[in-house]
Amino acid sequence: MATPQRYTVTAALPYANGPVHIGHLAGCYLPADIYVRYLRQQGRDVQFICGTDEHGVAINLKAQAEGCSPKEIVDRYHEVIRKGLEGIGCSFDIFSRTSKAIHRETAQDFFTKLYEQGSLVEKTTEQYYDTQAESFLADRYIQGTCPNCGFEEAYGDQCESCGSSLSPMELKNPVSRLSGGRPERRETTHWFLPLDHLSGKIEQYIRAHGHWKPNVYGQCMSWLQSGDGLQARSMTRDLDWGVPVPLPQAEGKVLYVWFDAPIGYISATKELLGERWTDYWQREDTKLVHFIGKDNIVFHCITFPSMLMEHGDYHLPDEVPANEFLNLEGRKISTSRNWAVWLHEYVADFPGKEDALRYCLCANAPETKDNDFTWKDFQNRNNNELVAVLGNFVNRVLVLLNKYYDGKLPEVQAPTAAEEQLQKARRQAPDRVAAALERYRFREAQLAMMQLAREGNKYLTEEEPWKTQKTDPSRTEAIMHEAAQTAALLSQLMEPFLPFAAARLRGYLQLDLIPWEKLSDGDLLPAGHRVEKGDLLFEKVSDEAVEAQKQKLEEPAPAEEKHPPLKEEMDFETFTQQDLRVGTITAAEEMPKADKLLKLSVNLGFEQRTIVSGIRQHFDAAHLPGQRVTVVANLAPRKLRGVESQGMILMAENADGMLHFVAPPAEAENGAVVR
RNA sequence: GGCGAGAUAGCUCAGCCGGUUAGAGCGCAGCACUCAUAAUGCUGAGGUCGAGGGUUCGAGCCCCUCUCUCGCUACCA
Repeated sequence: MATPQRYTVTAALPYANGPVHIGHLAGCYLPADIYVRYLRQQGRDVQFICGTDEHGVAINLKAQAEGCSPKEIVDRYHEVIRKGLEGIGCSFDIFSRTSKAIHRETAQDFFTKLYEQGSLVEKTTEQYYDTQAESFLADRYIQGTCPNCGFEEAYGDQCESCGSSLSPMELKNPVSRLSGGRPERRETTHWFLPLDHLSGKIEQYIRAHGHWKPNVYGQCMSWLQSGDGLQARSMTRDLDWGVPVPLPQAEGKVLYVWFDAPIGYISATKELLGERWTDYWQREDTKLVHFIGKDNIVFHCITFPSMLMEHGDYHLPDEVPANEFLNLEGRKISTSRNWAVWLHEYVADFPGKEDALRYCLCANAPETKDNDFTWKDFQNRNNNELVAVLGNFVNRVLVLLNKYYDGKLPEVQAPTAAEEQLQKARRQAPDRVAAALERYRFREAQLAMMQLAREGNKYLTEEEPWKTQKTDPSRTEAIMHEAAQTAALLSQLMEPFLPFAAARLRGYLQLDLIPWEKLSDGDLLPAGHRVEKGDLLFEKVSDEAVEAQKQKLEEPAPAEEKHPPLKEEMDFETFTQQDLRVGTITAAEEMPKADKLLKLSVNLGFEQRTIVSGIRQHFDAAHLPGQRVTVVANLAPRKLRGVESQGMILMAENADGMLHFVAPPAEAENGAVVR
């Protein structure tokens, strides 16, 4: 594309079933905000679009678990998320929500266009419906007896015992894995986006963007070229929470959440701009940039572009600068285990230190690979870089200006070699920052900004105005003029990264935000200009604050009752059909070609069994012999990865996903009946 | 197991199309300085660029094999 006339920048719509954490911020919202602030300073025409994604099954399930309506869930998290993101300085032009009427209309119009022009493939099938859970069941959520081999726990799509592929209707005695109840057959119709037919065009589109980051490009090509290639995807669901499918024959159906979510970008733009929204989505001279985390790559690079392509009126995404993931203190961020730094909590715990988090996350942004955030590093970055380098330089300048000149900027004088060096650094800094940002290299851009502060410190230390003040006061004037210009430029370059401190500094300097192209021109402050002494730009983070945050991480997850609902009642007869026995593991080895399976030998007293169990992630095979276990002994044998598994080991699973053996005490002999 | 991405200084990371003595920030050691939040500046120590082979006049970069990490996916509880 030649120089774009305008920019549409989106940040992934956060899903409204929980708050946002620093991983989301580092991967998506922060880089997006930095980029947008920079574009605005450039005077470019840009709209920064975001909002919450409020549909889909997960929100339904969360509402059920908490005994409230989906609406209550999304209302709650919309606010938490919005406050967190805005609190950290994300400067959205709009932060909307997909539950709004304008979104429903936009998404429906989009669907209708695809439908009317025949882009969607309609398929009617008979599917199982769980009357208790009130939902249709995906193939995988149905279990029953295999018609070919009689295996009783075959899934709706495949029998794991004999390997034959099935359709749910072929199963005998189908059972819903959701409620455990017996599902009934109902006919249902869905509309599919034929990605399989579009794969040629999509591949062409991806190949035309070979400059995308390796992780993004590689992931896309992998999907295009893997095995069966792209599959037609259903764009509708049988559900009551979402955007209703705008067809008379589609009662009780909604658009698939991944169909409606990206359209949320479009509807939010409409809400913001009215008629003018088409400029930002349909004109070829607009640059469309999606900031996302790596989990969203396929949807933004393949599914969404396919939708836009089929629709026909739209410009396709130009850039998808997806980041990798951020770890926390060496471990993966985990929402369920509460191993996370929640954005809204940070904003509450560190008032006035919004920039510190922004700085640290940008410096450590997972641009090319997963990265680690530690509180110690956060403290170091804040204390040794923000405070010691940037804040300190600014403070030195403001203090000296006020001490010697009562805040009135002295006259310029003929530059010495030292001034020329600093002036050169000032001329180059805006270009360096800009060049890095244009390439989505945020760490490098922020470093270039900091480099100017280092130059400033070096200049002051070497020129020593506090000495010349005693020997040659006019020389001090020259030095302070130069130093002040450097602080002024910093107040501009800081803006994308550290907007809070930048605004404060501009306040002390009595300076407005200046268009980017004028930043390299020379002096930003005229001689005689008055500056205030101001306050410290940044404060240190104490050891105590760091310790407190680490402590907080160690606290167990808030006891949110997450126990799964009880299954359907069964009669005593059914219960007595299962034969549980005490056993002891005598040998354990890893199954080849499987990441989760262990092959166990179990002594049941009267016989030795081979049992394949999916617990490899949780236990080391070498430590298992001798482990006491409870075994379902009369379970039909089943082949897993070529090995017949003769029974099942009972495990207790905690809310955090950890597995624990249901181990009989030593007094219980092998083979003893459990009931 | 399949696919994708990564492995570079104590730590966190750069390294464009293969080209001289492999870089930055932090940390560490020494020196200088005192305007500044014991802040700053300078100097220095530190790397068999995951391992092994290959292509090349020349490989951190290209090719092959292997190991480990992360993600998607498959096999589970």
